[in-house]
Amino acid sequence: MQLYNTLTRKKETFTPLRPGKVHMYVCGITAYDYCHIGHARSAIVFDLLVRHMRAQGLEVTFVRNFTDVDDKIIRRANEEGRDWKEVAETYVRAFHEDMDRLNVLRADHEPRATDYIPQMQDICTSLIEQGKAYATPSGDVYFRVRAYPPYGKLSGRSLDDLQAGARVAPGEEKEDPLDFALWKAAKPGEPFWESPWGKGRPGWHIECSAMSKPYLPLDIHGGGQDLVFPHHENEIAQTEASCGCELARFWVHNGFVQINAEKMSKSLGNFKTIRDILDGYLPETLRFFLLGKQYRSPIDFSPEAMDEAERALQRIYECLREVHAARERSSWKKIALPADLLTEWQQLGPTVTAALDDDLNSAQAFGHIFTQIRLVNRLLEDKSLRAGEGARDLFEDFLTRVRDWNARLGLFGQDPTAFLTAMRDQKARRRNLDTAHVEELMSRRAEARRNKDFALSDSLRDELAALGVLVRDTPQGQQWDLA
RNA sequence: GGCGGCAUAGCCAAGCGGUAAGGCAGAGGUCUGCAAAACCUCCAUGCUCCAGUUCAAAUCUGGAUGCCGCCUCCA
Repeated sequence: MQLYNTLTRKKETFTPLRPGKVHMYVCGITAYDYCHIGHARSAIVFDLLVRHMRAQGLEVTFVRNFTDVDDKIIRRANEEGRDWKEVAETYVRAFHEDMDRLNVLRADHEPRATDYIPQMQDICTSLIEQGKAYATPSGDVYFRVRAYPPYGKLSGRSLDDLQAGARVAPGEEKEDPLDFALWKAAKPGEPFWESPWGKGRPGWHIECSAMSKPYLPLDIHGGGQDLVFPHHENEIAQTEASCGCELARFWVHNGFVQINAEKMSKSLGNFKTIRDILDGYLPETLRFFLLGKQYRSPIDFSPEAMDEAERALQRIYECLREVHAARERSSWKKIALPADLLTEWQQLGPTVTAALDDDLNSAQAFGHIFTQIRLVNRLLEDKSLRAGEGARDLFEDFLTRVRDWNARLGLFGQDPTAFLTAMRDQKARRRNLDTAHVEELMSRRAEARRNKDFALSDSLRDELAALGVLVRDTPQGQQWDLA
């Protein structure tokens, strides 16, 4: 498998450090608010990576942490007059709810920063002993960036570049503006832990160094692109300076979700929470949308783009529904498939996995999936071939492939009929459509059709069309959907 | 200012030196009482622009223009 490594700025062949086993650590959330769809993308991208590697037969140990003590959590707690632990707990739970809905697998280990305070202090102590960190009179501990020469290797910055932009905030006791906090002395009213440097709490970066330590060396360390600097750069410095080993072989970073071609973020105030989106769309639609572009590129979110993703996903599930229906046939004729069709089908077999093997190119994988959907639809359309044993075997093979796609992509795993009904109802809710009224018109139309009163039937269909409802007549009766 | 990324049809999006996947939208056809869905056909002699390397360039090199990100908490 090829994977882009931020450290080397190129795609490299991924080989686990321990044969057959992968240790992967991804920076999780700071639990102070509901997750937005940027968090969703990051989670889904790394979920795809875990699923794909497991489907390839690798044994993956996946670690995703929670930052449960932090300035923002404390601020939020103060604003709401709640305990900071309660705030963190609320949003950790919300994270799990959102991720479960998006079919993101739980990590094997979900460490929380506050459970690793002693380990963080150990790293600080070790760094101080080695002269790579120092405590200040007020009880802060800073990392001495100049004592770690490779600093900047991940983000491609030189110390001199950084020096130009660095600054010291008032009250900080840094030796050098580049130095960053490992441990912060507690301010009045803040949560604190006892330490060799007085009452205090951990800096953000040291948390990940402590929580990833049991799994070193990591095969893969992941996170959003914005974490490259300073978070991951600092994490590398702390871990590698203290233990002398490599923190991670591969660094993988996902691109942003954008709104109108701009980064979506708390600070810009243009973010949409996962919950906002799932009010209007099925979770699988959001997942499908977010995987519609290669993970390193920015992806632009808009309701129009979601509608488009919804239609495309519907096309796949409709094909699945028809295949399930076709399999109900009780007897199959001895008709083989034409050789060229079979050859085309076989050639398409490995394409989806191959696309994912190439730096998780899910967009290309979707292309290959749609090509196979069209081939299956073509077969479903052929009245003689579809009754044959050749078609039967291909349908079975198709469903096997769909199960494999589901294992890797976390998509297309639901019962097609139930899914399509849920999608239709979701669309109806989005438009505040009175479904009872629709059903009533539908039953009147069914009655008219039984009486071969096509004029009435058509006028009822026009009435439904005015509501945005499309009626489809099938051998199984009428079906309706929204335009 | 420093570092990095992106620019492909009406829209979204693959493409990683061998002659432009796929989706959405659109046009024509098959099917249908008429539709819808599905299927078939069509829809970029060209990939922001200008030079260059090569038998061959959307793909490599140099330059220009435009957009975005990081450099501060941020997925």
